Amino acid sequence: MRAEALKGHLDGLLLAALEDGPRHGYAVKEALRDTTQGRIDLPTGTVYPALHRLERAGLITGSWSVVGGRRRRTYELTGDGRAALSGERAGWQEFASAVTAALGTRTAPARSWPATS
Amino acid sequence: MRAEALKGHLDGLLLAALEDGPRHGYAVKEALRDTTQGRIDLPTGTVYPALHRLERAGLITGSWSVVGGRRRRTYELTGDGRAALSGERAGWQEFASAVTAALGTRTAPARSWPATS
DNA sequence: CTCCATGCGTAGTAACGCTATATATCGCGA
DNA sequence: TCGCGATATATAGCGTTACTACGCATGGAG
Repeated sequence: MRAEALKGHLDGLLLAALEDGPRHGYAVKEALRDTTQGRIDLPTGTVYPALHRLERAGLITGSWSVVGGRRRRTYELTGDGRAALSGERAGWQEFASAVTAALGTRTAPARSWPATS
Repeated sequence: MRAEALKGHLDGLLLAALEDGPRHGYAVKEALRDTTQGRIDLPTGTVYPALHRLERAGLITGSWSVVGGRRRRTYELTGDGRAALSGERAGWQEFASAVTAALGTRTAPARSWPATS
């Protein structure tokens, strides 16, 4: 997976990972890795700053706790966050359909465009 | 359509627009706009530098001509360009499936996360 | 003659996600 | 006991990318 492909879509993924309930950063990273069969495995240097950004934007709220001697910051979706997630999903659908159309998924076997020019 | 959503996927779209035959920059922009029902309408300041980049990368070749008193640079896919397009398509499919999975239009919220870890 | 569509181009900018690095705890194996 | 990996968080610096805002030029329509 090319690295820069994610640009502009990361926020939605993080929000989606928090939709099922509160999670801390590391768990978000793992959830994302699991739901995508390892196709999206974010480096920690990506996920933590992104979560900070989302928190600053008011889309998630975080709270500190200590579990097993390790400090954790657990994040939760806000109302704005849920709304944003909804918007991200809609935006993704539109974007994906546009790119698919433009890319012209002509990988279909039956559809033979004029091979005999 | 959010602007930054395109990042990392533009090259594939441009290559795809050239797959049906040689086109000049302005025509590429129009072709992309048409095949996506106006959802992807690139500013010229995006398409021209991108085409230059693709040419520098050897994925397309350009040639000057004059039509109706206006100079045009017409681009054509190279062999490398066709290969790259194929790769872009495969990459897009993987990326799209991953994002769709992660974004997960979850209609089954039966998953109650363990309050007691 | 003026405006718009056509047609190409560049400079500067902002945003984004990554790499590299740092800190700290815990559990496991040597 | 010591080191290492997994867990857990964090930041600085960087490269890439597409955009905005311009500029130049021609042809046709009004």
